[in-house]
Amino acid sequence: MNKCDQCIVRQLTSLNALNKEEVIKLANSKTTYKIKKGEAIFEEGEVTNGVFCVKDGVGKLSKLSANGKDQIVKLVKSGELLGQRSMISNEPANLTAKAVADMEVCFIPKSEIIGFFNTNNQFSMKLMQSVCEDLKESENDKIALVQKTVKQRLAETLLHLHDAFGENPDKTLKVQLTREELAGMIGTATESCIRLLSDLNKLELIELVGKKIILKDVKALKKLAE
Amino acid sequence: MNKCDQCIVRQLTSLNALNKEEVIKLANSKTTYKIKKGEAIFEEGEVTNGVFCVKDGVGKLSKLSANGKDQIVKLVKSGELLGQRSMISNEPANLTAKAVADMEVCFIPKSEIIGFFNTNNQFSMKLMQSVCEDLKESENDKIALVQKTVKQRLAETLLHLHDAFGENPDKTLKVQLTREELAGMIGTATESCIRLLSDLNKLELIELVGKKIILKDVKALKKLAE
DNA sequence: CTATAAATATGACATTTATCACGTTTGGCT
DNA sequence: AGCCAAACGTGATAAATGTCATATTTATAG
Repeated sequence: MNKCDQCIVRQLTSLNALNKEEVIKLANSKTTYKIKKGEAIFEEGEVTNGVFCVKDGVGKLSKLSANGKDQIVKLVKSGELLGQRSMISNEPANLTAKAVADMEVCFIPKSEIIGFFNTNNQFSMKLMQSVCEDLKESENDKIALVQKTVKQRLAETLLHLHDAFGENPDKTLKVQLTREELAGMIGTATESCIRLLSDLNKLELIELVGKKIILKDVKALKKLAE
Repeated sequence: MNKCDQCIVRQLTSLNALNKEEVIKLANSKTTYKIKKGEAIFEEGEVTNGVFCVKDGVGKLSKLSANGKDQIVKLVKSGELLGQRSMISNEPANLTAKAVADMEVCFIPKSEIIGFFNTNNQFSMKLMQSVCEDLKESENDKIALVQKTVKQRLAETLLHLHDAFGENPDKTLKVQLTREELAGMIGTATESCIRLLSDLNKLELIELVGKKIILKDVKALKKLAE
C-alpha cells in the first residue's frame, strides 16, 4: 500500500494538519482508484460517504441542464479534496465529478474525516478554510457571470487555466479542454465559444494550434477581462 | 445588557451549540447595533474581525460593478450570521452588507468565535455546515444564472422571497425590495426587471400593488421557473 | 403643502448571444 | 489505409436582453 506519509499531494490539502498517528490511520482506511478520462468519480444524487483526494490528473465538477448542456462549476487538480461539501452537509452529491484527464484519486471514508475534524483543531480549521475558499470563488464567479460579457469571461477563464495548470514546453495550455467544456466553464454555447476564440486569435491575443491554445498576449487578455 | 441565553435568534444559528458557560462569555463580548435601512454594516475591503448575528430586519450582501450596478449575492434575515467567510479566511470582506430594512445586529469578536470553534465540536461542525449551505446555494445560483432565462430567474426569486420572508396580511411580499434591488438579485437591468414584472402581471401570475407584489399563481410561477 | 428627487414604467432601438444548418478537420478503430 | 464519429468551425438568422430616452408616479425634505 502507498503510504500517505510519503504522499506529496496530502501536504497540499487540509490533510497536512494530521499528526503521525492520524496519517497512519488515514493510510489504512483509504482506497486508491484510477479514473480514465471521461469516466465519472461520482454522479449527482449519489451518496459518496467520504471525500476523494486528487493525486493526479484533472477533474471537473458539473451539472447537466435540461437542454443537455453541461455547466462546469469547478476544475480540480492534484492537491484538492472532492466531495467535502456534500459529506459535511450530509447530502447526496449536488454535482457530477468526471475526469478531464486520466486521474488517480484516494477515497477517504467519512468516519475518518469526521474523526479528524473532532479531534484535531488545526485540521478542522483548514478544512473550513478550504470550503470558504470555494465559497468565495463561487460568489465571485457568480458576479462575473452577470457583470461580464462572454468574451470577458472567456479571457478570464483562459488566464485562470494558465495560472492554475500552467503550460507545456510548446507554450500551449496544459489542461486540454474541448471547446464544449470551455463553453461549459464560461457558461455559453459551444459555437459562441469557438467564435470568440477565433476573434481572440485574429486579434493575436491567443494562438490556436489545432485544438490547443497558446496565450500570446497575457497583458491584453487581462485588460480585456476587466 | 441583553442576555444571549434568552435570545431566540441565537437558537437559529450555529451559536445554539454553545453551552451555558459559553453563552455567558458570548453575552459579555458581544455588542449590539441598530442599522437603518440603506446603511452599511460593513463594506467590501473592510476588515471586520468578527461576525454579525442578525437579530432583526433584512440585509443584502452585494458587490458593486464597474458600471455602477449592484449585484446582490444573498439576502440575510434574523437567525443568520454575517461575515463568517471572510473571518475564517482571514481576509477583508469580499462583499458589502447593507440593510434593506431596519436591522438590529450583534457583533461577536473573532477571538470568541475561534475559541468556540476550537473547544466545541458541535459548534465547529454547525458553523461548517452553515458555510457549506451557503456554498451549495451559491453553486446552484451560478448554474441558474447560465441555464435559465431572466424571466425564469425572476419567477424563481419571487418564489424564494415568498418562501424565505413570507407575506403581509394583504398577501403582498414581506420583504420590500426596489425594482433595482430585485434586478440586482436576478442579475439583469432594472428596466428588464420592470418589464418582466409587467408581463407576469398581465399573465396574472402576480399582481402589482403600487411597489408591492402579490404572488397570485404560485403553481404557475413554479412551472415557469423550471 | 410644495418642490424636488427618486422610483417606476414603457417605447424604440442596438447589441449580444443562442440556435440551426451545414461543411471541414481530427482522431481513433478495424 | 480508410471509415466513422466526434470535435471544430462558420454563416445566417432569431431571440433575449441591454441601453437610451422620456413620461409618470411616488416619496421625501424643507
